[in-house]
Amino acid sequence: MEKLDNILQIDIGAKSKHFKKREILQRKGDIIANSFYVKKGLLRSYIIDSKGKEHIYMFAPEGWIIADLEASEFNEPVELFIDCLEDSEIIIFDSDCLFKADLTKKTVVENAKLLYRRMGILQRRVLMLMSSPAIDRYNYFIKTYPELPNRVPQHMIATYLGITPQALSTIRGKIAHSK
Amino acid sequence: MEKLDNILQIDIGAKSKHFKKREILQRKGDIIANSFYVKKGLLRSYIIDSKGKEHIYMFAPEGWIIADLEASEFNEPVELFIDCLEDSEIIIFDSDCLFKADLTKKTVVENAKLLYRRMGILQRRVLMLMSSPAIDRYNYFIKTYPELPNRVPQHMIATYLGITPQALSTIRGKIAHSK
DNA sequence: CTGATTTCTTAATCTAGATGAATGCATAAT
DNA sequence: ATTATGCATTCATCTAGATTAAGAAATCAG
Repeated sequence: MEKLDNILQIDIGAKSKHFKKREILQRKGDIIANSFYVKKGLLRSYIIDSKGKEHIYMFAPEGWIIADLEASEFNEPVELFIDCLEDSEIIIFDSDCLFKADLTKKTVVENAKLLYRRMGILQRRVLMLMSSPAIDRYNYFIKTYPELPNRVPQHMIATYLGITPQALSTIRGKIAHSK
Repeated sequence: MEKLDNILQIDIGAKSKHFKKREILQRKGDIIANSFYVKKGLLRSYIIDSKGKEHIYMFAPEGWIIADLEASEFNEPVELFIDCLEDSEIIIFDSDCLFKADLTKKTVVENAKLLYRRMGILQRRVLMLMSSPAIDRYNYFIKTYPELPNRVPQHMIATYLGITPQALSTIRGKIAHSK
């Protein structure tokens, strides 16, 4: 998602807003599906399941975009919550603005390629959830997001990986011991 | 993926090819990442993990496109296998042709929206793999692909859901009994 | 500073689903 | 026909991870 701040530079001055840690930018059931570009700080998106448990869908550090794409495409109410894990500076825009009328074709193509890349990440995520044990998913997470373990608490990493904080703690214990 | 046959209509006469059940269209490690439009028949993409087990990433019945997007964007060797579950009629094209130079901007935007929709499906898949038990994932699969249970063997549905054939059999037994 | 809340770890028990093996039943091959 | 080969089901056992609980360490609020 590197090029996005160039692409969105027109807007950057205009709508940039500050949010405090723990502020909620979007709740499940909201009718408008916005997208959020992270200029500074850290956001996450997550669901709360029928048993009240959180499951983090993605983290968005600086330079990332976060949104509920499923909702924005179908004009359905939002499924994901989005909130701040740190004080953050955020640019809010319509989810469909990546393909707005006034963009050049070249820009649209670039935006589409960003989508492609994100799908690649999702593809691997699905495959790993199906075929890899938690320890492999954790190691892959570390490799992919080397900065995040220092910025987000363990129990959030756990719910991103699809396991409980206790299970992650045990895994980390084993890794530390085996060294 | 409904509109894709319109979009690709120029090509449809040109490259349509027939493949027999069990034919492999793409193997892990292939350097060229093609996309496959299913005119007739049924394809699937899958990985084989380190223990030799298959995990189905997606099914592609008539009107769908199937590809290894992760590979096509990064020009890396293909990760997924793609093969025929039925005798099929397939149009093969470059993975990046959805955003080729000679397309109109409107077409590129439409293609990008198709990507969006697919990401929505993937989003739900990830969330369900993390938060829902196998029986819920099975019921959701039935609802989403009502035709597929009659066309693909149970053990393949199982590996799509991320469980073993035995576990799926048990689940089906419970559902049948509880009626 | 103190108390309170959050975060991480460890351990005991429990469960969904994996694994492995046996059976019945198809369809396919000889 | 008969032997395979593939597919689905059932059962016994095993394990990764969930659950519950409890305590230590860190962070925050007053």
